[in-house]
Amino acid sequence: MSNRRVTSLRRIDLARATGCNLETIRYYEKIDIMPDPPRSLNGYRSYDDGHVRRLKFVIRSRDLGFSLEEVRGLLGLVDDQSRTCAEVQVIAEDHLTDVQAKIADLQRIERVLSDTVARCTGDAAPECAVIDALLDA
Amino acid sequence: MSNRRVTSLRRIDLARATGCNLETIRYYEKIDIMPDPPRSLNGYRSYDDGHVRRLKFVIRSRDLGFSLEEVRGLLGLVDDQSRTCAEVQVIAEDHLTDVQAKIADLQRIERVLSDTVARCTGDAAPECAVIDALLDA
DNA sequence: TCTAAGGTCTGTAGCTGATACAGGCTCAAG
DNA sequence: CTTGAGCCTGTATCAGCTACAGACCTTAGA
Repeated sequence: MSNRRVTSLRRIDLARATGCNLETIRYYEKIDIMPDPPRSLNGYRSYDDGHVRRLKFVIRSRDLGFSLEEVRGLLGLVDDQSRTCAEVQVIAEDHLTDVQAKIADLQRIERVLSDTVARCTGDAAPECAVIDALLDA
Repeated sequence: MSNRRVTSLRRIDLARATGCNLETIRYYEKIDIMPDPPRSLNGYRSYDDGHVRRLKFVIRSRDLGFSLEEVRGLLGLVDDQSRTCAEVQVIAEDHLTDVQAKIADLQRIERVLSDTVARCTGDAAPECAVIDALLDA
């Protein structure tokens, strides 16, 4: 027998085990990202290792910038073993494209901002290169 | 005398002159980013060149990723001529720092994602490098 | 045994930055 | 006189949480 018997975790234990905010757990259950957990006699949610694994998966996906809809898709592929690597690849590649576009956007913004700030005198005067750029661009 | 006499613009004219969404104008008035415009006899909002300039300023600031609170700060500096370039510089430099941090974040994400996707076989098999990375990381 | 701290439960509101829609009014052109 | 395009208001919706109110329960220490 395994001595890694699953302990019943309270909501705060799951939060601590995953680094997830307490309320976010309830939110994920409400929107069906996480399953409704069984309840103990007093009505308290009772979690196990499976919940910890799934929530960690969700958090890592979110950390990589996947939207909750994308996470839902990824979870579907995890849950349904009849589905394929090719399907995952599509989601991940689409997301990668989004991320690259966002980087390009921010780099453009960064150039404009740093060029403009560099022209600031930092004076006590009301003339300002940033304001001028925003007014005249 | 100027022959550039200010015309009275309807809401849709202001939207077209600035590229701003029609409803967004009303939203900006509600949250005091834009002033409540005078009304003509029929109750319609009546805009002029000043509104066009101000809204363009707001839109350009938003395009550079300033939050509405930051835009509010910048507008305060535009409106109040007793205030200084040094104050603008602080806002812009803070924002620049934020933008640079976001770029760094996204670049980290991009590396992880592209490394992982590169290991995908694209097979019809259920084993998938992306899923494994999200499960085991 | 009592009490206090620290959990739990539910529903709901608030945040950012818009965007959309319903239901009714007005205006100008043909 | 009709039609279409605009206007008005208030309110709902979206993502992705986060926080709070008000009530309840559990556990450890004095």
